[in-house]
Amino acid sequence: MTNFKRTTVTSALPYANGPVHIGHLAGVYIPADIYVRYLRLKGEEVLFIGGSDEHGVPITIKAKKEGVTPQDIVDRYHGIIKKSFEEFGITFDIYSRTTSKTHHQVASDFFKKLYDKGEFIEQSSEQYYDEEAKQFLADRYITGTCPHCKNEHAYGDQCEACGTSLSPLDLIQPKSAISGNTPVLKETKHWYLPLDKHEAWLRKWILEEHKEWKPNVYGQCKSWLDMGLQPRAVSRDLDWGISVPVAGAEGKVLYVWFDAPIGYISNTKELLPDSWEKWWKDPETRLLHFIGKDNIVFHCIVFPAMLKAEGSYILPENVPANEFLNLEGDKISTSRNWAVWLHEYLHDFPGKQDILRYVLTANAPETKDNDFTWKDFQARNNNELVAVFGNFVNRTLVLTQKYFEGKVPARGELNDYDNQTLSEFADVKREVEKLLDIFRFRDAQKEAMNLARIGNKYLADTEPWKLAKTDMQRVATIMNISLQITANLAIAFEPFLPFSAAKLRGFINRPNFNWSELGSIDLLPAGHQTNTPELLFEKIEDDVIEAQVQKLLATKKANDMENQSTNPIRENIVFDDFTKLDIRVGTVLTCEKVPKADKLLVFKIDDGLGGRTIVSGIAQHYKPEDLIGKQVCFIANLAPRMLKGIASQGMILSAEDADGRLVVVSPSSQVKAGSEVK
RNA sequence: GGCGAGGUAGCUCAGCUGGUUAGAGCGCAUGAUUCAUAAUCAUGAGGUCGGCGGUUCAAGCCCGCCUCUCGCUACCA
Repeated sequence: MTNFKRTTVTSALPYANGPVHIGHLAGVYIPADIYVRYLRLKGEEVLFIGGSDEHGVPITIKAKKEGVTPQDIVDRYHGIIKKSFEEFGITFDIYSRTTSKTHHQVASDFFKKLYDKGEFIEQSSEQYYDEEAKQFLADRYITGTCPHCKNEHAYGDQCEACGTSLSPLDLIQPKSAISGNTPVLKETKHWYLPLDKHEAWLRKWILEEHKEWKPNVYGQCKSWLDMGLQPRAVSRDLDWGISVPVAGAEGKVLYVWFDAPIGYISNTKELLPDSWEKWWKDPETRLLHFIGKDNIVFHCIVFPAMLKAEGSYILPENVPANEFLNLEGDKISTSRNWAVWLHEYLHDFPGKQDILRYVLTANAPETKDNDFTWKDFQARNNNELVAVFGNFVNRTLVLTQKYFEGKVPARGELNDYDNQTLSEFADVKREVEKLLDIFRFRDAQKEAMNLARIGNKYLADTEPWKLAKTDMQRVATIMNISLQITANLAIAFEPFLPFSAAKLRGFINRPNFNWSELGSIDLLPAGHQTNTPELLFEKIEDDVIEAQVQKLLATKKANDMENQSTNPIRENIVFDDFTKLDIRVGTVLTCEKVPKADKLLVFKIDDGLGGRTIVSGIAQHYKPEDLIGKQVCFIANLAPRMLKGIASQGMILSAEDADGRLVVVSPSSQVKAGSEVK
């Protein structure tokens, strides 16, 4: 393994169309911050880069919805996000944004260099164009009827009613979200990064040279590489973003995924205009990307391909991606407001940043998705932070006040039990380091907590309050050791709980420590004056937790109401429109699953005219054998379509329940096969 | 359907290249203790390691099949 001189740590750039929540914190920012604080304490050269990702279509849509400019949107959320991070003690060396001047220049130059080197391919395709607004339409800017569930307000990339992902060309009666007009197809040219050309070295670099990456990261990369990489578009027709710096590219900007990771580089350059390159181009620099699992492919495959294509950059040494955090059993969702927002937490729990840092680390989704519950939050605070850590510190300092006026007493001779205790807590350093070095923050923090457990046990076993009546010399030794353990706690917890560590340093009257001092039993010299302690952590009562749970229940109720609301009736049609539809009743003769498809059933329907084949996407709602012999309604004059190699001649009608369950529509009593529905 | 990651005590998770009675924290029970925010300390109960089959002297760990959860992907007229 290479010996690196310095480390560049990046953390995923949060998208500035909303605030950040506990999922972001647990998955990315807390682990990154712990790691960076740890390296700094060790005196290593490290740079911690963050920033907001401020381009892309969703921001323009949000702006349009609110009648403000995209800049207004990103200014608002960049401010909220930056402040939340600051208050949680995420110690970025710089937290900038992709709308910065520097970034526009850097990203533009980066594109230009790849363009000049011939690293892109150019391709034209037909995209929807709004003739009135004179612009191409992003997928999200096109609405229309979902071909699957008939929701009239489906977007060009996805139907939110049935969750299906779509392409704009799938929509029936597409409409421009800008003008409301029907868009036309028009040819447009874009640049693509030919990932397929990078596949060979990526395969070797990841699959052979980085087997140490976390299983989730390595596995997902392998999955992608095995599927075969495709060229990816790096530009879009949009007016919000970084202009493509090439002649004839008016109205085109860099696709947001291309410009965002370059933001790491730009922000470094903004901070260090003269020396940024050593953090990105020196082979003795170790580059680490902290991200969530949704970003694995970008950071392990796409961004490295960009860096390699550019030619002068180093590649990431590791990408410690976490899985996702759920909230009270459900997926965290911005649009459904199912989240604990950082700015709201700070409002509800002022001064309690470390509690959330502790809980999110203790339960971090390092190997699989995990669940955050308020009950667990309370239990970890009350049973671990208060009862184990805070309590040990408090009893040590209170006893020191009581017996020695707060002055550190001198140690006498150590007995075997003392030595045994000391050797145990000396091990903690090595253990914490070992775990942090392999990004196992959950276990590392647990190990730090172990130090407090050792302290509590030491006090319980030596019982200085009893000896105080007979042997103050011995009490002095015991309290000295307990105080040294307390000082060690201040070091061990510094990366994890920086606010509490600072508070604790105040109690013991030591402004700072180095990591190398961890494990020492001479941190506090005899005669050193400690301060009157306050409580390091406070218990959290049931009613406080109950209030948070109620808040979530209210959200859930609001979401249910939203889901139950019935879609509004569509615009009127004339009778002739109706008669164009030929709806019939048919009897299911056979029904079976379509091989290699999860959702498809293939039917042989008796339509009174010799029978027909229909493929329908209801396999997740019915067993094939339950439908045989049933009568169903189907559209008989829909143009046939090939599905998984089967010609589907029509469409079976189903009703969709609020939860998305599909129920086929049947006549209330048996009729002749082929009967028309009028 | 394909691929990937998971399925270990009531809960949250460890278990290194297969090796004796499978671990931790919380919760629970019992006991000790009172310096401490009724905190602490000790002891104990609790597991057919998702299921079935196989390889092996030996499998939680390797192989095959199945099943459940999460993600990516195909499909949804």
